[in-house]
Amino acid sequence: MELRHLRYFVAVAEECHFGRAAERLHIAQPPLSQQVKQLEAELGVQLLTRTTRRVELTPAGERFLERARDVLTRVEDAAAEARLVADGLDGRVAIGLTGSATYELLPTLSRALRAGLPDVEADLRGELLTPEQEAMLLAGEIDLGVLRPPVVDETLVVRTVRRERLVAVLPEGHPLAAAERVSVADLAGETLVGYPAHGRSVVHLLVVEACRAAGFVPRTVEVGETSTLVSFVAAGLGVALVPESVQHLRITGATYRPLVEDVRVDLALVHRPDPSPVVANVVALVERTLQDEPHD
Amino acid sequence: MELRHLRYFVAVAEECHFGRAAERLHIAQPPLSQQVKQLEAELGVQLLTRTTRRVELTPAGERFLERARDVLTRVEDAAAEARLVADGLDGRVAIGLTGSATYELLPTLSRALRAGLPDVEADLRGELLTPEQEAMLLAGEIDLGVLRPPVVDETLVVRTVRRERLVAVLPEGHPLAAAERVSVADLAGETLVGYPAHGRSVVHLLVVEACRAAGFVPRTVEVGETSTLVSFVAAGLGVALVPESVQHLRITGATYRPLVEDVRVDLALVHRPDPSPVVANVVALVERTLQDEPHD
DNA sequence: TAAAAATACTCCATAGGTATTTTAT
DNA sequence: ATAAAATACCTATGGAGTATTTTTA
Repeated sequence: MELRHLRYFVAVAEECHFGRAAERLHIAQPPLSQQVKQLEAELGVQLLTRTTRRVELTPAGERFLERARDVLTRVEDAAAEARLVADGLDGRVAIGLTGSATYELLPTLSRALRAGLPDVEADLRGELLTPEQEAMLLAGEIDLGVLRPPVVDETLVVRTVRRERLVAVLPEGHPLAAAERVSVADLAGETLVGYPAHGRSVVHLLVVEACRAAGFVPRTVEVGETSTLVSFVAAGLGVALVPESVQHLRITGATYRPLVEDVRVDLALVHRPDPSPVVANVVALVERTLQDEPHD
Repeated sequence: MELRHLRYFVAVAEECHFGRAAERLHIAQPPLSQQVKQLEAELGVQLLTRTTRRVELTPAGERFLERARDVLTRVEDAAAEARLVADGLDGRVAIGLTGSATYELLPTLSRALRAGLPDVEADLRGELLTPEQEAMLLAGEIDLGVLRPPVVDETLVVRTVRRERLVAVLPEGHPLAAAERVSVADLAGETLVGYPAHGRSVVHLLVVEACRAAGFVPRTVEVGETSTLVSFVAAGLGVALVPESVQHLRITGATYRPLVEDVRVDLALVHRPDPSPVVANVVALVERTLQDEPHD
């Protein structure tokens, strides 16, 4: 059986007339009769009752007509879908987000993706550290990482999309919160709330380095998520230095102040080389979105 | 595009090897390469990445593989289904049941149909009078009638399956209920509960005729359904004569007694000539069921 | 260099065309 | 008598085969 048989049968069933159906199919009537007959022979079932005056569907023909139509539309759909996938307009993409950017990026990106690539299913996974994302990219668990460089692996494609300044997070009643700006040196003696150490959080390493440059080694308390970090500060358990985009996360009792020093941290998109069409489209869209997006 | 393209592509995708796939398809390797290439050209999409060492699916190929497999199984299913319909093992049949037989036949027939023709969807419609069923048969609203003859239309096929005796339905406290048997003449003076008149209920006509033969014209109260009829008798609103199969319907306060007279009524199967295969199968099954079934 | 896909070509099976017959109204 | 499907026969497209080349690991 071939799709030709189904197309021909559907045409005859719809026209109830071999001659008109043949015309519609742009073939002559005899080969149409033959093909339909061939189909019936293969099925072992009579689909049509024909006299010279009337062509009618048998009950089996009625049923087969439904199924044949369904198959033909599914074939069309399959072709259209394959084209969409090839053009990167349909598919699934897993995206990792660095902790400090999760609260700004998660809503921004999911909105942008829904608007720009509606048939792409995006799986956004937040609060992932740079080395975690690197491993997941290489393992194929995520297709795109939005993270804080540097990335160790040489094969991955890295593209920096933002450069942010660090800002201080202070409890609202804190004496330093009275000033317009805060100097890193002012934080000597304070407890610093930070991300997990062991060299896994790029932001944490940068903060510790900034303190060392200002002449002190900070006492630190470690938390796993950005929201916990700001909550800890709000609770008066310490102060923190975070990328400015964290300011999108507002928690009562915590306030942000710019630093006197110019301490900067990058945000980069990372993906495997030769990305699939969907991933390429998503990378391009995310890149555009993050560059257009005004971020304080 | 033809099913051949789908079959070939699925084979290559499953083997990841043109040579082995060709072997499986019992064709040579070059035409297989050509057909797959042709498919890709028609879709405008690359489905496979091939080097001489490795054949792999592209994302679009992955998606198209799912769809192609689905289409191929649907084609198989469509063929199998058409054969079932042609053999009368699959389909939908609407069956009308006469009021007096509804309560016995509805459960019996639906059980028999589910056991004997599990893929046939039967629509059992009870409490239909003979002329109603006749009209519905001719209009194609039902395919089989289980009714009380006679049938007026000459073209319909009628086959009598049972001959039942009429029995009396009496309120439990009624004086006549004291006797083993009841004579029709004893009912003179009683109110008779019966089915709608105007010559539409065959059982009703038979009852009135029996009374006339016994020398009286009964006073009647009319109800639409058999369950209502027996309930009316139980409530002491009158007595009734019904086919013996109604005795399957037991309602507190009403009791059945055989008649002294031998008043009989037939039960027949009626369908249009040249029934479709399903209808023919259902008719045969129903006929067997009603003849096997012991009915008091 | 060896395994496998692509290319080049050849052939024949069969889809499709033309002419005619059959059939049912 | 006529419209329409079936049959008979022919043609030619293209699917499949054979031989060979190309490619890459």
